Amino acid sequence: MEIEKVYEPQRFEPHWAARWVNEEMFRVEAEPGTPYFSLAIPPPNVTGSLHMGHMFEHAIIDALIRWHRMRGERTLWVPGTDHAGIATELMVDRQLQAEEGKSKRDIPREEFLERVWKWKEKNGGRIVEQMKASGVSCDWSRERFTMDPGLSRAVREVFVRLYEKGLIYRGDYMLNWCPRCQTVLSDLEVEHEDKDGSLWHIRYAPGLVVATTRPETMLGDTAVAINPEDPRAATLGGTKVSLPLTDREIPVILDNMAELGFGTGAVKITPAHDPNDFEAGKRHGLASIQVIGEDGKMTAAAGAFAGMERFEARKAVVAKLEELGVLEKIEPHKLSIGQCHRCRTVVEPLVSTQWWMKMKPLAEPAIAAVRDGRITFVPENWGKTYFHWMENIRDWCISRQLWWGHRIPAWHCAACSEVTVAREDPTECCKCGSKDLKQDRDVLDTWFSSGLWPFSTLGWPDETADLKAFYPTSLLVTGFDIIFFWAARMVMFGMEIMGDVPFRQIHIHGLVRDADRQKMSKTKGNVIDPLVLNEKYGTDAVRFALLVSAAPGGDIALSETRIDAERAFANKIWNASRLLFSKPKEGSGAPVSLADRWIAHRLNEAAAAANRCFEQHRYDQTAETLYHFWWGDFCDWYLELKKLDEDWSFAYVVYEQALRLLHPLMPFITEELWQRLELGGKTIAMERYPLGDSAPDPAAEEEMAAVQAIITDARTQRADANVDPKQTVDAILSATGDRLAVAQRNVDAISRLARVKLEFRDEDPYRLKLALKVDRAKVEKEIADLEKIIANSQKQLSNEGFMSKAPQKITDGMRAKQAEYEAQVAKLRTALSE
RNA sequence: GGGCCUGUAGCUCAGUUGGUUAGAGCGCUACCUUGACACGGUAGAGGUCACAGAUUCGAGUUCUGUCAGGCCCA
Repeated sequence: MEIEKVYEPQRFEPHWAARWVNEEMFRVEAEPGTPYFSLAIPPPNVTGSLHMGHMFEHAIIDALIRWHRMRGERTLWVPGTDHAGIATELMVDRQLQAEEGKSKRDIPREEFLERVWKWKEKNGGRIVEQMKASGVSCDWSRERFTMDPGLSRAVREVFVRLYEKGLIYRGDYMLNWCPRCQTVLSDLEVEHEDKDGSLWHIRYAPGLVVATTRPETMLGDTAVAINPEDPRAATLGGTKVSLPLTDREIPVILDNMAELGFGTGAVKITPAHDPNDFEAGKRHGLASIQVIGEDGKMTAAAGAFAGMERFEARKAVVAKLEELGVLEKIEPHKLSIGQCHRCRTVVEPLVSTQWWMKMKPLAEPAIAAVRDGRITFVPENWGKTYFHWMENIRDWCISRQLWWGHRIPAWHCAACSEVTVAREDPTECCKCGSKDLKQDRDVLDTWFSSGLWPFSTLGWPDETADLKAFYPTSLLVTGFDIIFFWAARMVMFGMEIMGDVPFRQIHIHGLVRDADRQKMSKTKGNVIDPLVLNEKYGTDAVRFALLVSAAPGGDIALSETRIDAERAFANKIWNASRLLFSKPKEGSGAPVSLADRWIAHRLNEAAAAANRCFEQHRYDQTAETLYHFWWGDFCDWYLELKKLDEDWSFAYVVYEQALRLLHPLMPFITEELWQRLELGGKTIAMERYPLGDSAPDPAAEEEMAAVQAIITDARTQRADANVDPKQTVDAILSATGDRLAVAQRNVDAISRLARVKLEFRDEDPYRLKLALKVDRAKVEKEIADLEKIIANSQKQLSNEGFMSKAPQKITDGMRAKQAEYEAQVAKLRTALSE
């Protein structure tokens, strides 16, 4: 069979990607009770497109999934997407703005939601199409979306259950508010960044100076606190001071939140705009005056400053204080600024009524599950991070002031203000029976529905066959950035709702960075688009480059040269196939030469290593092992030697196995080549993965090593003498016994690969002498190097401590090596003396 | 402030329970268009394993400290 000289992945990948999907090759039936491997995809945002992080994560998952499937396990990879509350809402809002000059608040909620759904129908499939094109082996018949009717029912059921259990409640607390997105944010959605700020010292009264980083909030102060131990406590405690810029008097209270000896010793208290002050306000029964509104502008309560944007108000307040002469000093001050993780707007702490989930009772079983090993982390170090967060967990604010998402199933009664929470939409108040009900405006945090993903995708709350067959899932593969957002919450939901872990292992992978180890970001402009790479180098090359770089837990510095190297690897395999396919397939299918026996041994070793590395989540080592097997063993040595044989049938056997070994890492090229063998199977993905459990052949390994050593020796001598590779050189090989026999047996192999015309001499010591001039300087350096090594090992061998304490295996090995070094030196000296 | 991680060849990274000349890819040097492949072949150069100390017969690997860098949480 004649095939093309250069491998062009672009010609084959789309074809196989489509076949795998169209023929539903990875569809799997639920058969409860049979061994399985299942995994739910970390659902990408429906608004997104495939980025390098997805590509990497999917390369890992797909390799594992394909490996398990080829091991004969009932293997399921559930695909799907996330509705991604804020992200999607922002996107559609922006589009509305651009196309019609309207904001979402200008149109009714229902109309806006309709638009989002339309947008989703039209564009939501993009990332899914990209995944399909990249060849991931998901069961597409089970594709889910977090807002599918089934998954929405799961969300509602969980909400109601937890509410009935008292684990979901409503309450007024201080929260992070994004004035841009107009919604509360959970602690996790706020990113802290250290910035240079100022500390303004303001004199509220003689001898009473407070320091603040946010002077504009003083308008909402309702007290000043000093430490009870403060010398001023006796005289000032309980008195009132007049709050500058306002006509209000505020009390001086005693509270040890004012740290003794720190700053001015006095702190202003603004219960409406600072979390600590909010607590202090509750402790002391202080009023709360909101001077900054949800829009980030000063409220009517800010008096003369009302209507100003908050940062403008800051400047105005400072100017006014200066004018009044009560601004004592301004110090530079580093402070940590909270920003909305979506839009980078500085968040404003505000008090509001929100829905909360009690986390302590949910965290306990989740901690236990990891402690006692029902869930393990890979690398296990991440367990520490998990415990640290779980053990200090705080209640989760689950309501968001958005429209796109799962609306909270709670109805407020206009008559008695009772809240009715129900599985079915209620028609009357559960307390007074009034029909005047209004559903809560808010939706749930996106992570609420993704937290249910491992079981909601399998059909829960129905008791489906899928659930019985595939839950708990086997593994979660995800990035460290969403351990808390997602992984931890899935564990809590899984334990609470299913009474069992959602997955047995959590594999945490690193970040894909650019070649200079910089985080990829749109603003830096260093984002690498996987689709461009896939098109340019082939998906297989990109996947392989990612996997071979994926040391556990480590980030990946992705360079195009690395990917190019893997493209060359694919091309190498292609060309090895070209050679093979030019030879007849027919024959015994059994080894006919040393080369055959040796490659069988090496194949077996590579297979054993590949399986072992997969089990240990060392995809990088699996990749490296197979790379060297294919290139180093199969191409460089085996095929070269095989050219001496007539019967190539065994080469086909080895080749076919080697394709299977590589399939999970390079699915496309292996499928294409495997199909060309015309063995009749539907896809290589359904063939069995070689286990590497055949009997080893140490004799073949040893003899081959001897032959390789002779060939390398000859090649080195040729290179040292700068001989044209084509030129055949006369050589004399001196040896006795087995050594001579091996060389004589393999004279054809040696002659061909070393391009020598061999003459044998039955004499000691062993030596291969080519009819060439010796590079004396080089040999002398080699001798010097060896003598250093010999001196070292001599020193150790004569060390009594070493000889008496080191294990026999080591000392024997050292002695053997020592003898080898000495023989080498002797050989080199002989060469020099001629 | 609390916690986690990293420092190995020019670059990007491996290095399993401490053990025999510290590896890979790219880059570099020399020779070669050899009937699969120049996206290739063969041979090679290049490392005081951040620094200091400790444990040990033996440390890139374990421990302590220092320096440098990164990340997470508050």
